[in-house]
Amino acid sequence: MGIVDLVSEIPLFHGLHGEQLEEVVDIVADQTFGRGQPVFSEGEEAAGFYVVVSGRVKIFKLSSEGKEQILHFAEPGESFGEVPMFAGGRFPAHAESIEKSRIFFFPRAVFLELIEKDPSLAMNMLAELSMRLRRFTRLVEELSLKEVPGRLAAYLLYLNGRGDGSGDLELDITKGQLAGLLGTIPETISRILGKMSSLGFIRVRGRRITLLDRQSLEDLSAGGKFII
Amino acid sequence: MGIVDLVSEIPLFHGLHGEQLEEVVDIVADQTFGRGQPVFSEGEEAAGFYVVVSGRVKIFKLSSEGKEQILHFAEPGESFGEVPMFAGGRFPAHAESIEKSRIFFFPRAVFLELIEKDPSLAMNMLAELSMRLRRFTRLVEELSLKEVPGRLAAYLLYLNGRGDGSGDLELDITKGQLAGLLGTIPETISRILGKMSSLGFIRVRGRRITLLDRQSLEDLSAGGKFII
DNA sequence: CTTCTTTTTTGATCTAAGTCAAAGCGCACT
DNA sequence: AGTGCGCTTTGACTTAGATCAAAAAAGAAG
Repeated sequence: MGIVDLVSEIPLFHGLHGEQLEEVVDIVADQTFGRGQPVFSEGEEAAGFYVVVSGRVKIFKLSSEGKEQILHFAEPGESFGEVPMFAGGRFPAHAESIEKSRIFFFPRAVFLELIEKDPSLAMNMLAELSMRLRRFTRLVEELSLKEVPGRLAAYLLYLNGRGDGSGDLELDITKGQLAGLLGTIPETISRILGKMSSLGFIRVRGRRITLLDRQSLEDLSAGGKFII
Repeated sequence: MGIVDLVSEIPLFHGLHGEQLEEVVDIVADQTFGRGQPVFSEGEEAAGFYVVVSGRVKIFKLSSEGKEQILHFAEPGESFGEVPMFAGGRFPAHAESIEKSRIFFFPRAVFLELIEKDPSLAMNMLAELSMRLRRFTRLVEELSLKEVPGRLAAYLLYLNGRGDGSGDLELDITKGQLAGLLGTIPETISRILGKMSSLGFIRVRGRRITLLDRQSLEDLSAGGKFII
């Protein structure tokens, strides 16, 4: 598939016409990253921003003791690293490719020119940043106002919603990464999944999880407690 | 002071020329809110967004048990409530005026037209949302990766930076609100301030706080522990 | 000044979840 | 099939910080 087709499938560039699309294609740098390879580090000077074409990129913060809080997994079609483009300064978090990924890089200066000329590009970017703000709001809420069982229940329901909604789902990340995303540690995830299983809320076979009692999960997610 | 002057002082509208400024002024609704009065609630349908002219607005989430996590205090010149404008859907958090506040409201549809016509308005908005994303990133980091003493130390150093940097500072919010901002409760704030005092890091007289040992505060903020 | 209300502090207790350590599994690869 | 390495689970223990209750201070209002 040609670059133009790939670019035209990126939500950020939806609604762009042929000529503008060509301009975008002209400035893109096509990059490949292996599993575990960093795309950028927190505090680095930003020369531009990125869009995932294929693979997956983990966006995360690191504590002084090495604990990591995952902010987001950027999936194909999603952009990341735009904050310094518009706010100045440096990257506020780390980005690492967690599988073989193809990534488009857009240099800052040229892209800013494009966006200033093209209202629909600006609107798309505003929508993208707004959705990210909403996601962050939810993350803050979960970290601060819910206990770990509630966060985990919410995540399972979310995964179910993303999937076919049948109640059968497959974790697309390791439980360690899930812990990093939910602001906890693998042991805690393991214990809580065990508890959910023994209470009959779910059934776990490796990474396959079946939701058996959606109501109880909703209750947990809404702030309810386990009734031992 | 006329509306035009007030609008022209809002960072979001910097760089707009006379004619465009007039258009903005034409669509603004000038509103006043008393202390404790809600501006909007989470989940409400959004008809537009807001800018604080004077006073202060608390943006926050509420847990099912009534605990509140403050996301931000919007100060004069700052906008809030834009997410649904660009991402669709509803307000992701509550907004409440915590003192007598004058607030400009901008209706969604008309503002979207303006922004599509005016690249500098779009760029300003992109910058604003980006800075907010950066702030949220920091909030997530603090909630998830730092203990409460570290968050508090970071906040004191931040306040000192915002002020004259002399080491003398005055909390502009109650300690209860500070607790809500740092993801904890007033008792904990009280105890930690007490500990910091007894270790000679700070001196507290009501809301006036003097930083005595900045290095120790920096250490705490960077993840260090109290050495009893 | 006196009376209320709102904040702040202090003490005692409880608990969710982190830490440390050790098995146990499962998958990838020769 | 066997060998390793990374992932996951389990158990014992520790701890930061929440909860509950009550007193003390500090403001605000008459």
